[in-house]
Amino acid sequence: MTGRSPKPLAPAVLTGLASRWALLIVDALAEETLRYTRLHGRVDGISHQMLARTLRALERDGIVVRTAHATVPPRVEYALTPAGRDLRTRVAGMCAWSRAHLPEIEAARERFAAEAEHTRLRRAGLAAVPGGPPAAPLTATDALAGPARRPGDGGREIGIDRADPFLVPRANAAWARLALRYRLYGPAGEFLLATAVDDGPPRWRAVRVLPGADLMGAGAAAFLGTAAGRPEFAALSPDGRVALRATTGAARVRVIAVPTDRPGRDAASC
Amino acid sequence: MTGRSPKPLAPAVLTGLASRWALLIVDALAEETLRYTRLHGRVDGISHQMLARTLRALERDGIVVRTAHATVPPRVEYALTPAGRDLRTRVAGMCAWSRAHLPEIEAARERFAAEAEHTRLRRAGLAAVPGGPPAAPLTATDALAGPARRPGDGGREIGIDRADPFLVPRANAAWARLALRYRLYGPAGEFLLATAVDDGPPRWRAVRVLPGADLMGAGAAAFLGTAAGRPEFAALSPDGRVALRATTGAARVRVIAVPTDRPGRDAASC
DNA sequence: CGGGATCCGGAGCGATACTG
DNA sequence: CAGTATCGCTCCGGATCCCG
Repeated sequence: MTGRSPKPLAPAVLTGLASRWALLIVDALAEETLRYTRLHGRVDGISHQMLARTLRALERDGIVVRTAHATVPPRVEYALTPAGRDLRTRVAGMCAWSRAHLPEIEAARERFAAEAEHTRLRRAGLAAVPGGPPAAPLTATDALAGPARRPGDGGREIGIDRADPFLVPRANAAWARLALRYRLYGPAGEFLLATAVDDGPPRWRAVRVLPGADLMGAGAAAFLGTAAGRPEFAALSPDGRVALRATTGAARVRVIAVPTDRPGRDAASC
Repeated sequence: MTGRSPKPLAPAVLTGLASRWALLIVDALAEETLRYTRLHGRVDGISHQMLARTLRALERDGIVVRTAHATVPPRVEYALTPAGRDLRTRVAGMCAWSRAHLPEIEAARERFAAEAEHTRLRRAGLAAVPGGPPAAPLTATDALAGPARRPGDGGREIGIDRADPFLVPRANAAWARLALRYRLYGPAGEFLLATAVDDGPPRWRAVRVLPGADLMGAGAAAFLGTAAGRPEFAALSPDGRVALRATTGAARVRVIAVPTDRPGRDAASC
C-alpha cells in the first residue's frame, strides 16, 4: 500500500464520499446515534433534503444504519456501522490535517490571489506599488456605479467612436492626456485603480504605469473591462482629489475626468 | 480530538477536497512529480479541462506546486508540497478503507437494492418469490418494446376508456380475467413481471399476487407505469408461453394477452 | 416527526476549438 | 505540450409543498 491504490477501487467508493455532506454526517455520528432532527441540527448548513438524500446514500453503502421504530410520531435513529466507524477515523484524519495546515492554506491562498492580480496587472502594462489605498473621499463603488457623471463641475470628457479603427490607441491617448492634465499621478507616478474582486465590492489598488501600457486594449481585455476596446474602470489620484473613469457606451467609449472635492478653478484652469 | 472537529474548520477545507478528482490527483502525485500529460494519463477518466482546473485549485490551496520551465515546448511539473504529502497519507487511509470494506459495501448495495425492490413490489400488492426467472422465450424488452401487438394470433385485448371513473378497478379486473383465462399463473400463483431497472434493460422478476393487489393503481404509481391509472408493464407466465401486457394509450388503457408460442386453439378456446 | 415529490437556479463538468 | 475560452448539458442542492 505504499504506492497508488488500484485503479478501479478508489473511484467507485470515492464518488459516494466526495460530497462534503457525507463527510460531515459521518463526523456528526462519530460517537452517538442520533435521530433525524438532532442530526439535522448538528450538521449545520445542510438542507432538510440533502440530509435525507445523503443519509440514504450512506445507508446504501453500508456506512450508516437506519433504525425506524414504528411509533407515532415516527422515531428514526441513525448510527454508524462498523465500517462507518472505521471510515470515521480516516475522516478525522483529514480533519486533523485541515486543522494542522490551516494557516499554511490561507497563506497559500493569499499568495495565489496576489500572484494572479500581479499577472493581470502586468498584462495591462501596470505594476503594483507598495503604497496602500488611503482613505479615499470616494469609495470605489461610488466612482464606478451608475451612469458616468457629466463633467460639468470642472471636469472634462473625451469620447471616441467605437467604430473608429484607432479606437484603442486614441482611448489610451485620451486617458494619458486627462491623467496628466488633472494630476492623476502622484510623485512616483502612482495612482489608485479600482480592481474588481470576485466577491465583494471593487477594491482600490495602488499601481503605476509601465512603459508601453495599454489600459484600453490588453488591459480592458484582461480585467479593466469586458474586452479589448471595451474599457470599464475607474482610477483615483493618490490624494483622492480627482477621479478618472473609462466607460463603454452603445456608440462610444468615454474617458472622463472629475474632480471629487471642491470642483472649480485650480483643476480645470490648469 | 476524540470528538467531532470544530465546526468552522472542516467545511472551509473540505469543500476544496470534496471533489473526487482532487483526491485522485493527490493520490497520483503520491511519490513522483509528474508532467501534465503523464498526470492526465494517470488519473484515468479525468477530462483535460478538469485536470487543469483541479490542479489550479490544489495549487491555490498550497497542496501542489507547479513548476514551469520556460522551454519550447513548455514543460510543467507538478509535485506535492509538504502539506500535500501529509494530506496524501490521509487520503491513502481513505483508499485503504475502501479496499478493506469493498466486499461489505457491495453487499450492502445489493441488500439495499433488493430491499427497495421488495418495498416497491409490496406497494403494488405483490410479493417476490424465490423462483428465479427461467430462460424465457421472450425477452423483457421484446414484450415491452414497440406498440403492443394486436392479439389477432389467438390472444385477447380489453380496452378501458381513460375517462372512465372506474378505470383503475376495471383495468385490474381485466388483468385478473385475462390472467386466469390465459393461464398466467404457475402452480403456486407465481408469474414473471418485467421490472424496470435504473440502468440497463428490464429484468424478469418472479412474483405472486397478494390479496388486495392493485397493479393498475398503486402499482402503476409505484413502478409499473408513470402514475396511477397509467400502467405500462408486461408479465409472462412461468413457462413463458403467454405474455400479458398493460399499456396506456392516448384515449384508453389496454390489457392484452398474447400467447408467445404456437398461437391457437388451446389458449383461446379455454 | 421523518421523510418523499416536485420545481428550479446555479454550479460542475465534458467536448471542442484555439493559443503560445 | 500545456494550457485557456466558449458552449452546452447534467446534476447538485435548496425551497416548497405534501404525506403517513
